[in-house]
Amino acid sequence: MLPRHPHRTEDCRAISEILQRVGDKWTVLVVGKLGDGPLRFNELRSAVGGISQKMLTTTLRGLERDGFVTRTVFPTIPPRVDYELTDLGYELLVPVGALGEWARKNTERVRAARARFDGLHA
Amino acid sequence: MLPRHPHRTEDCRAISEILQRVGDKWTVLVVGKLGDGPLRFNELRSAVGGISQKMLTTTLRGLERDGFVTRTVFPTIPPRVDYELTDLGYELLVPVGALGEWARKNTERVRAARARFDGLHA
DNA sequence: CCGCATCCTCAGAGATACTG
DNA sequence: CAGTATCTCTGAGGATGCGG
Repeated sequence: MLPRHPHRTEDCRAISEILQRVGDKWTVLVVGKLGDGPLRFNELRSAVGGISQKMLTTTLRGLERDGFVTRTVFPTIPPRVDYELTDLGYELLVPVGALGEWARKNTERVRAARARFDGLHA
Repeated sequence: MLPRHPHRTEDCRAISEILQRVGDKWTVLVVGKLGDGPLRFNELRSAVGGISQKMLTTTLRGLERDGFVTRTVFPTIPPRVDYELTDLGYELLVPVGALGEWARKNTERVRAARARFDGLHA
């Protein structure tokens, strides 16, 4: 509740960067699903729901690049590709989960604030 | 490290929503600055640095709408407008700060993962 | 001083079709 | 099955000028 330490600009930039990284449309959804265990491409696709093939690929590539997921190809026919969270990915899930928990608890307060604001500025 | 409880899709959606809300380019920067106390428009502008007038206005309106900041107008000449975090805003700072802390600690691991990935896929 | 209105640009997101 | 390739479209973000 109180300003513990002055928020340094560079720290805020780092926060902002990671938040934008996980703040895109699909990342947390994908990471959340993978939090329950490894999944194949299309399993993940239908688990998330509503995501296009392209966006899932893009999202997974980004997560792989940043070291949050591993991509394992089984050279079978038909091909099989498993995606799994790395340790880093699981660790990320902790603070993200905390924020999610906060979100769940406070949805109503935000909704009420919005209704009030929109009412005043109608 | 282990899947404690199955991640429900609707929960993930809520997480995703709030993350996108605070995951835009300026929100956390602005909220971070306001975390040290109330600021006037242009104080905030120069404190954040690099933000355009339009984006600061847009960001502040959004935060006001969602109940994270209050906007106080002093009917003086020239006008003076103070922005301050609400209780909800301060509470948001907690999980966001936690994520930020995680970001600060793990920047190097992400950077290394990226370098490795980019090296392999050169 | 504060911030709205307007115009412009460009990256992100989706739809669709095709390949190993 | 698991992608890549291409196209389109929306909207976030920035620059500039005016108004209370």
